Amino acid sequence: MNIRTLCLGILSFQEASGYEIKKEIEEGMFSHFIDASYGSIYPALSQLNAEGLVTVRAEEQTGRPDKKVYSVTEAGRAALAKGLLVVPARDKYKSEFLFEMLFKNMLPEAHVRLAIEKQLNDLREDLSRMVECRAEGQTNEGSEFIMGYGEAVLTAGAKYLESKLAELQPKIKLAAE
Amino acid sequence: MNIRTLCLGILSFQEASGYEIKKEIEEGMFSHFIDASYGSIYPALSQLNAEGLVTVRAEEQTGRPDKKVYSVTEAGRAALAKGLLVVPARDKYKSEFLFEMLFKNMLPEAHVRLAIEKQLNDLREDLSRMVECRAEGQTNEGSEFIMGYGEAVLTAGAKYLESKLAELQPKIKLAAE
DNA sequence: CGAGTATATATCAATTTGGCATATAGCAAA
DNA sequence: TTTGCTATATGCCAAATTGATATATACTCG
Repeated sequence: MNIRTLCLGILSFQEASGYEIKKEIEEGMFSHFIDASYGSIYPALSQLNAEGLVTVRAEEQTGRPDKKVYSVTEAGRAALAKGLLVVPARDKYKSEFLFEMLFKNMLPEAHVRLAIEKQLNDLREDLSRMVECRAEGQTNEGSEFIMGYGEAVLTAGAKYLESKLAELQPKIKLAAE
Repeated sequence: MNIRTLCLGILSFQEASGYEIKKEIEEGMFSHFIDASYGSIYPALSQLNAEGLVTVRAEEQTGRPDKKVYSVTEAGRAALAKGLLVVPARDKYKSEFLFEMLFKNMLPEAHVRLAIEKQLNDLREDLSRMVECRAEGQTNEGSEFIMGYGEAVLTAGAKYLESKLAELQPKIKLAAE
């Protein structure tokens, strides 16, 4: 599945500019499991427009470039429906954190602690973003499903790290005194 | 963190060819949270060799290209240690599955079921690969840590999907009769 | 008053992927 | 038996993607 289908999907909920799509990907419901940069979003929108799958409407703004608001067309909705019918590719998960932890015994304990705390923080951020989305949210069956999944996975990760951090804690307190 | 550090890390456990590194990434301990293709591994190894961070030894083979076995040098181990000291980048997780599920109500139920079953299967594969690695494994503190994390996260995901599948099941039996 | 953040689009070098080419051999199914 | 699949092994390359930067303005916070 490519970024074009991704944009169609987001636009199918609400018309948006490239900037807003990026924001949605970073802070919205999608943030946990989707990534895309401006360098891929803007060309994708141009292409979709050229193919007639979306339309553009320029909204004038003072002091800023015109906001280009994109909306899906009927053809776009059809393309989305078709694009969603492919068997999804296997999940891709990249974690520098876990790679680093593999070399735990080579690393200073302070660094290990910091890395774990950062990771825990990231997980909690993701979780609270989900809670927010649910609160505001125009939730549907689909969003309930994915947020349930995200919550399950993130909570499990956080719980594991908390227990590991607790094992580390006592040593530090002694070292600090 | 770049692929060069990744290769150094894998080679620090055992000397290997590019092919074997790729296999390790696909099937080994790393498979859950690392991804890299030949197109990035081979250039990385050449570069590491040029920088004196690894050495190469050609192993002759009948019917196949010579196997180029790479080993880390002392400079390589130092570079790895240094490379591991950076604050790890935030995890990246991409899931076409979750994106598709967001549009659950647009999709035929059979497709939804298939997608969930595939996802569940993927998670179980990852889990059993981990169990294998542990069984064979030259395990250390680091590998125990990351496999514990992986197990926690994957198990939570699988559990969630199992419960969702159970909710779906009855309707199907009726439909099949 | 300067630094940082936010809005908004766009480009581009560098990296990375995913597929292909090349070559050989074993194994299973049609 | 021959066709296709899998495995071993390296490598290239077009296409996709990232991450940083450019451009421009306005608001907020110390």
